Amino acid sequence: MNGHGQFCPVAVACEVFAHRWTPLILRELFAGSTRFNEIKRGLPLISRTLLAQRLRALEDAGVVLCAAPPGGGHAEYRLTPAGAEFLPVIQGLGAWGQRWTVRFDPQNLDAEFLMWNVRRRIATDQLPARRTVSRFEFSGLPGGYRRARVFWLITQAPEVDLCLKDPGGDVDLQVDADIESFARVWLGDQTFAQAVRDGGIRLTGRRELVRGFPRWLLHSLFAEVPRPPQAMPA
Amino acid sequence: MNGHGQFCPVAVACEVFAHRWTPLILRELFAGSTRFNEIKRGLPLISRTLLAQRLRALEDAGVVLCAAPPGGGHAEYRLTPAGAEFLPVIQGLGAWGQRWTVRFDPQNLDAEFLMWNVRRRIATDQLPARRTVSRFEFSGLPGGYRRARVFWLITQAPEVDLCLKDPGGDVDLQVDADIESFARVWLGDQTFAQAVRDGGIRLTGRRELVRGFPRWLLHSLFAEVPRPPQAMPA
DNA sequence: CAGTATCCGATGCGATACTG
DNA sequence: CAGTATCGCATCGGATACTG
Repeated sequence: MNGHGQFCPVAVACEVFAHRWTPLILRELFAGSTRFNEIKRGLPLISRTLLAQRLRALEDAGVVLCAAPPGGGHAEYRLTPAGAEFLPVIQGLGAWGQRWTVRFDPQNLDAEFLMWNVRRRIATDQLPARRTVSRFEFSGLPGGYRRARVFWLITQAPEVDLCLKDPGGDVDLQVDADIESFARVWLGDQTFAQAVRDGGIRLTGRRELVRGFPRWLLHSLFAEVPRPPQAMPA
Repeated sequence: MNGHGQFCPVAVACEVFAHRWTPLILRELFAGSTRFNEIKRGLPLISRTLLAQRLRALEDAGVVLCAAPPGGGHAEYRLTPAGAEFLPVIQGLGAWGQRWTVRFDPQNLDAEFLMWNVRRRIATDQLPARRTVSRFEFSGLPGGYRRARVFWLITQAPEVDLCLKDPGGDVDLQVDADIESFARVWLGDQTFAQAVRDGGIRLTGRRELVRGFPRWLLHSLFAEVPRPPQAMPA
């Protein structure tokens, strides 16, 4: 017995959608990931077994299509038209989470996850004219944290690359940040300027690069969701 | 390990929302249920243990509030302002289910569930002027079906009552319906007129009552969701 | 890289019985 | 009516190892 035993459209939609990880897999697909390991990178805690299982279930439900690209090469996962229509649901969940939850459990402060998302939200038209290497170094990570804390973001408009290993060469802009401060800025809970004033974020480099940085570093797509007027729940 | 380990608003919202039965519990609360057994009635397959557990979790998440009514009596569950903001998510899931799924798995054709929902969707301003008893009798129920198949809907504008036992007295309008046909009409997959022509629904009673019936029997809130242009998935 | 196969432990969940 | 307590199984899902 595992369905809900109802023909209500909400119930049948839940049988496709409301399983552990499934909404987040869709979120990754909406964000533009197509390859298996690319999706997995956005979901560090899922096991490959389970990710494969969920993708298969989504395929069977007609939400996802897995096919090799026309020019050959490895298979890519893409949303079908039906899958694309989950977008408002994902947006609704994100807006709700933004308004009604405390998102800064120290356990969840993952710099690698943050940086992969940052990489996808760069205003390429605001980047410095020439190739620039920005080195990010995060502090304040949770105890036992085993993932990357240093990143090199290489920008050469309109290209953006994220490296977890030193690409060599000079660093043009150094970004030192407390992970929680940076996450708060990313999610719109604090302004960039305030974080700099608090010392949560510190920039070092040529003046014009420091000035330009907050213009090309965009924020989470949910950062603009208005907060409820009252205090947050405990 | 049971969270997603991410501070993404979608991820934290999922930790509240995306568990088995939870969206359907919210659906019941949106539909106006407040008492424990009233919620349970809309979710025949959930166990009491699990329903209590889920309601507790929603309370802890600040989505639901459980309190005795001012005049005394038994506790009632109500959505908090945060809970009320799940409405667009539920609506989105329902719209998706309406557009992209086949909802008529014979196993799911539950007449009792259908009638409790019908009872909530009556155009009370279109009801006959005086007290009327409509007797519904369903056929075509799945093998082994053990729940009610005969119902008495007693309307006396603006009051509507649903009985599962014969209230006695005369029946003014007799409704004989194949459960699947009725469900299709309810969900907007077939017109009432077509179901009557096909023999899926048959009305017996005074001419004006037969005429009036399709005017006060409203449909599911999702019945009007437009269907996708292409054929449905298998 | 992109998965699958297998094993096994954790937990989710239903059934039953009990309480105020 | 509105739950809670306890038990036990079934499934979920992580770890590891293997494959094309």
